[in-house]
Amino acid sequence: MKYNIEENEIRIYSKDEFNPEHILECGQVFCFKKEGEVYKVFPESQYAEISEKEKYYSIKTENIDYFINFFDLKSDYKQIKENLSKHEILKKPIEFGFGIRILNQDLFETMISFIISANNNIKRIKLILNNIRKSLGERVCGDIYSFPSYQKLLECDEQFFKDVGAGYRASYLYKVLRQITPKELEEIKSYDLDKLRAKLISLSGIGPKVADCLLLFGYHKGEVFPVDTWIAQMYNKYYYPLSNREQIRNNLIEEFGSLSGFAQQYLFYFQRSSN
DNA sequence: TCCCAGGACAGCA
DNA sequence: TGCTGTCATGGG
Repeated sequence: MKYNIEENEIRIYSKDEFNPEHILECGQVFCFKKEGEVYKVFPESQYAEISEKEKYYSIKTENIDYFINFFDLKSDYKQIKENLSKHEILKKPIEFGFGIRILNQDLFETMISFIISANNNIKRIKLILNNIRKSLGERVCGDIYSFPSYQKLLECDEQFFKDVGAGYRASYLYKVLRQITPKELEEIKSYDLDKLRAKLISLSGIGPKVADCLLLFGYHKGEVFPVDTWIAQMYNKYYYPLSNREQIRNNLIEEFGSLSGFAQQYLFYFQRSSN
């Protein structure tokens, strides 16, 4: 993809392969907000502002390298879309979300975020995460706070997570912090996919769906297919009625192979937006 | 008031 | 192994 590096700025000229609305609003990430026409993105303790210019998208940041990796700018999405467009069911979703890219997000923050996402809606997930940031994080810019360190979260009792609005997920969060560290999340990268997924599912608050989200959005494993209510809804409408989500997952992986995760994002964004 | 949200979990057969 | 009820909470 064509992009140039200026001082504190990445300029992306391939507008057909990068669209901030598609990337951020497709449900893979919660650490952003839109102010006017500007998207502010704040993973971990990083910060970037994205705006549209006549010939390019501008990503202003003090950490260029971080956001080149974060936005997966070195991958070729034109090729991915070409391959996936062969599937009839993906043609409209790809036209609709043409600028989607799958982010490379921090494992620890992604794990916490998607544990909170269980049986929850995106608006409230963002609210809970922002409460955590404001309580324990450090000020990054304006009213934006960094995601807290593992150590700070570890010092919290279960009541803290209830107070920020996590509801019954509070105990999951309290427990998972005692089951695995950010360092260990990095170390298990070397596991093969099945072993890695099993390890994640063994953790508190992480079931098949959350594990797949972490595998896709954190570990960047394209060969998984997170099945949530929206995908299940889509499957029952366009394929045939099937209630077992693990079966839906396996059928879709059989169909889309190593590009399953990408197919999933186009379908999720399309399905959620058309409802 | 009811229903739902990027589900996980325990209890049960 | 596979199914069912339950779990907070805010928004539509």
